[in-house]
Amino acid sequence: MSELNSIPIITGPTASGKSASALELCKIIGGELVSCDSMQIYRGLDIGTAKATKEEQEQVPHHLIDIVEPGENFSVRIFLEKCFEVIEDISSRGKTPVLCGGTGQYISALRDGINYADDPAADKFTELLMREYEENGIIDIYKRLVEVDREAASKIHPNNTRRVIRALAVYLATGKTFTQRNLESKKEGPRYPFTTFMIDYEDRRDILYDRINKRVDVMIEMGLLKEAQYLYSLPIDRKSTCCQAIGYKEFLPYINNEPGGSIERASYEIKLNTRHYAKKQLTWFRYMKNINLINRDISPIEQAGTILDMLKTDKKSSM
RNA sequence: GCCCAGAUAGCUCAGUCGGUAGAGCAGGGGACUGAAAAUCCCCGUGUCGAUGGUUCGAUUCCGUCUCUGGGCA
Repeated sequence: MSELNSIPIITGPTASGKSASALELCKIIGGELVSCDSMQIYRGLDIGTAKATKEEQEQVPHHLIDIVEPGENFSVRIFLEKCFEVIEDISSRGKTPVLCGGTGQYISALRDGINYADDPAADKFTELLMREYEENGIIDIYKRLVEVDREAASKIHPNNTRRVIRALAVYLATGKTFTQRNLESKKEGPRYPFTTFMIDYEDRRDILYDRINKRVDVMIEMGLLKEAQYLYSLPIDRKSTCCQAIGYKEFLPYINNEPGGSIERASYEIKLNTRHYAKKQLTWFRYMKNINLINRDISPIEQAGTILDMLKTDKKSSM
């Protein structure tokens, strides 16, 4: 961790300029960038995920991007495991890791210090319950969850079938309730002291939305369609995570020559979905608390300077 | 110029057999412990185009006007 008391996490909604500040911060302190992004992990998805360019990657080492093939499974557990490995590696070389990304679940797991145990058995039960749900609906499964774990059931809406199934699957696989497990998983606390920063757009969402719209236009100019065509030419399950990435699925009607499918339509939908995504991210960040806001109107270099000052003066972590 | 159809929420429209109105989308808020760019929950007052008339009461019925489509000349 070199001379800093804590590891910086630079987050914020998509298109807020967090990567640029993180890059500048790395240049100033000789840091290395660790991506906390659930989509930049996929090789070949570059433009649509706003991945750092080759030039940027030459200026500063980037970690946790391009680490899996499209179609491969990934999870927050794997992310944490790899993230900790990378942090250890960077630190051991006397450099400072700078975490940067917008995946709320990943950032939250890091800050809350959630320890995900390895239990492959839960996957089998998840699959079983999934099949049961498809045949008979969720009501029965939900009732069973109410019986074994009233607290979890009261927090999960029955319509949120994914979570209902997961909660019950954990119980069936481990014999411990979802509630109990979640409690235990937090016992150890965060692995490192983190301090979180976010480029502030909270009061001017219109400006953020404008940036998003413009960035999508640029992505399309850069050849986003080709990337989408590549992704959908791969022999992978269309339900796999990478196929959910915004900027790709919206081209499908056009690629498949469906009525109404057009590049204009795809562009409109990518912008819309990205704006929705940014809104959901902002909900995550409000939920997290203890985030230091960074002025959006100054240059990335100045933002990096501000972050560095705060890291040096503020000895508290944002746990 | 004539005929027809519209004019209602930011947009697309529904509706009120006359008692001041509601869906979808957009927008906003929220949840989040193994797919998370996912999944899920909550939030609807607006001169019902303008103006006269009928009526206890008109956004609704009738007249006139304005605008927008479409058709005929």
